[in-house]
Amino acid sequence: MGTTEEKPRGRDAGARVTISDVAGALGLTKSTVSRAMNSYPDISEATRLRVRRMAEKMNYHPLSHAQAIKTGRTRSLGLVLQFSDHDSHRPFLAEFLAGLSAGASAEHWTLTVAAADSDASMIETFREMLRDGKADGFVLPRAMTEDPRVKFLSSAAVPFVLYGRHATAKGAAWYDILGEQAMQDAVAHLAKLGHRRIGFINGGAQYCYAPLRLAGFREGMRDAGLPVDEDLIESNAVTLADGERAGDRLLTRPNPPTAIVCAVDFAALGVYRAAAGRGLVIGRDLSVIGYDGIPEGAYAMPPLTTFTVDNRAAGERLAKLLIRRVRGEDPELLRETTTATFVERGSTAPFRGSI
Amino acid sequence: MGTTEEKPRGRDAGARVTISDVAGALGLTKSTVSRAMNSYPDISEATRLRVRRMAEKMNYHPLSHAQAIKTGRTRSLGLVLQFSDHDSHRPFLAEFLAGLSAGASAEHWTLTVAAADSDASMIETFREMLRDGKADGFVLPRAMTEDPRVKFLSSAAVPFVLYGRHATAKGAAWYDILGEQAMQDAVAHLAKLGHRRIGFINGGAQYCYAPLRLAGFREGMRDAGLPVDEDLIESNAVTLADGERAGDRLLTRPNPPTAIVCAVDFAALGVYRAAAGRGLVIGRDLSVIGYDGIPEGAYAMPPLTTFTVDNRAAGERLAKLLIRRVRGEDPELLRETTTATFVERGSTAPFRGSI
DNA sequence: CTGCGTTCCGAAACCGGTTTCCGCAACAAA
DNA sequence: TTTGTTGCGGAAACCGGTTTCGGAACGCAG
Repeated sequence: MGTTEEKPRGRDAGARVTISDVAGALGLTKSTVSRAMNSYPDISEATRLRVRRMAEKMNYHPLSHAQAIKTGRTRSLGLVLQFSDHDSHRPFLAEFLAGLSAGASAEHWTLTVAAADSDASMIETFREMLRDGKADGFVLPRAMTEDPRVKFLSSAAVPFVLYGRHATAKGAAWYDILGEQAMQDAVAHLAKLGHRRIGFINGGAQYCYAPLRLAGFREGMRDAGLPVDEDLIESNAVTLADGERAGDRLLTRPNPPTAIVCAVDFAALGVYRAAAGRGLVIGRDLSVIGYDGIPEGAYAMPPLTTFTVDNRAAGERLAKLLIRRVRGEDPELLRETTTATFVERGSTAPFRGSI
Repeated sequence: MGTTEEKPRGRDAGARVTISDVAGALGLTKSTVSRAMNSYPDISEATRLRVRRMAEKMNYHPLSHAQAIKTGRTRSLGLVLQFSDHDSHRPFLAEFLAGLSAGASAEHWTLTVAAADSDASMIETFREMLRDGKADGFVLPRAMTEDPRVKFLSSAAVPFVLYGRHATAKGAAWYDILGEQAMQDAVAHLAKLGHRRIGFINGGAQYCYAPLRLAGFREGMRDAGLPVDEDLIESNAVTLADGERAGDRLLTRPNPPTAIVCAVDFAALGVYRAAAGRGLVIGRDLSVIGYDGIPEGAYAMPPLTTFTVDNRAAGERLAKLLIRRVRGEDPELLRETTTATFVERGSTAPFRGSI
């Protein structure tokens, strides 16, 4: 007790170790420690190592918001969810978030999420997050061909990465799954099973993936030497109800398809209902292949043959790409793709004759 | 351009307006502006208003990370998701996040999310987020009776709010849905339809809601003057597969139930499969009531009668409660409940005789 | 031995806020 | 008039970092 008074250190017991503590322990100034930690060239290799080691030993971690006040950067990724979006992305959200968070925290970044209920409020949300320094860049799920987010962020020179390829955005970094290849493979698989009349139900027309997947379908038909009947192509089906309607239309054609490729699993499950309504048994009278790998597909009767997408990996890669983008790398070089994984379950079977 | 050189203001065009700008515009010092903005008592009402108005006019928003360096608080809510959790919470996630984000941004707070894949790494994640000042408090979804998160955060004196009531956590704030009342109402509804042998399939035993919902079921049976057959009570069913197994067990009893109340929608959908496997038609031979309001329930055949929970509202309330908690309010006073909403669909029907 | 260029680090300003301390002016009481 | 109070706002330190600037120490050529 006596006269020695402890400097109060806030409520938490673990007195935070600051850059000055590290500097003091080494007999250096905090400016030297700062430059050593940030690999400035005017710090010798020897002291750089000495500082790094001491920082490690003392468990020193710079406060990102203390750095931000000078640098303007927070080491934080922004994600703005479109709340009014259709249901179909929701099951992915948990895994996608887990991936983003994992990719971010591996580099000691964090993930800040916000929700908006319209395009306008989404832009406003971007603006606020930027003004308040809450995010250094943004992850944009579900790239759209006319994407107001891309427009705004590009013109504001704010770093972003797209989940999905964008044809016209020049300086855009992205990560994407080769959905067109999956569609192509789906057709090939069905053709090998003997199907010749194959329908296609595409997803949301506003998304970048839609034209790609349709092209993949056509490519697959061409490869298999099958003619494309334009009457067997539906589009804009992202929900179960959409899929049911589209399936109904296809199955009431004069010469209905014996197999249907769907760009979205939910639509495929809608086709299940359309088939059930007409007394057709999926996996016997009608083959269906989906895309996405939603959990409901595995539980459906019969289990849905589909292409699964690793959304966790996508999130992780997107986080890392965005971090590199924020650090100034050329966006054109920050582009990655991967493939979906074919999972054969019970909704596909050899051709047994026309319906 | 001559000698007048613009002070570079970072990459963004909109030069940030700082507290000094506001002070300068009013002929005050920044300390006065700061105290005026924060309602210090030693600033006169007149200047307080003058400052507030000028801040508004100049569109001044203090940088939370600049404040944080002195105050230690970031105005940010933390949410750590348990990645390895069973699927059942995923469909809620989007709405829950939207609610949290809405509640947070209404007070100019933000939401920082991280993911962990085990209890240990979750605690470690808390620790890191606190050390780095990434969150001032946490939202804990799915309260458990033995909750390591509660233990850790309580002992570290970190503010948190639970989604779900916790019996033993003394200083805990929470928000919860009265699931027990829903269960009670479910029984009452079935009893009114003439059912006398009613089974119950409970959810995850580790969660706080499980004993409550069971008690609600018993209460409902007592109200209806029905005896509880302990053989018709199953527990720990949170997934579709769990529900199917539990349903199988119930339906193979010597004297099976004609109606089943499920604490979790997924389990109810599992009962659908158990029934289908035995040739029973839900909504005719067997009545089922679920709880949660998952979208799949509405699409099931027949559509599931259930209690829907407004997860968006829950998130919004939780965010506001946590903010008040961080500001120092008594946690015992920060407790709210609401009720689930009964939605009668096709899975319930009058009693027609034993199975 | 001087002069010069490097290498490397310390000193100090700075970022945008908060908070403590202090003093001035006005007013009331003596 | 003098002496306290009280109300109110300025001055300056501070938070934990980053960055600019300058100079000491050293090596090397002349």
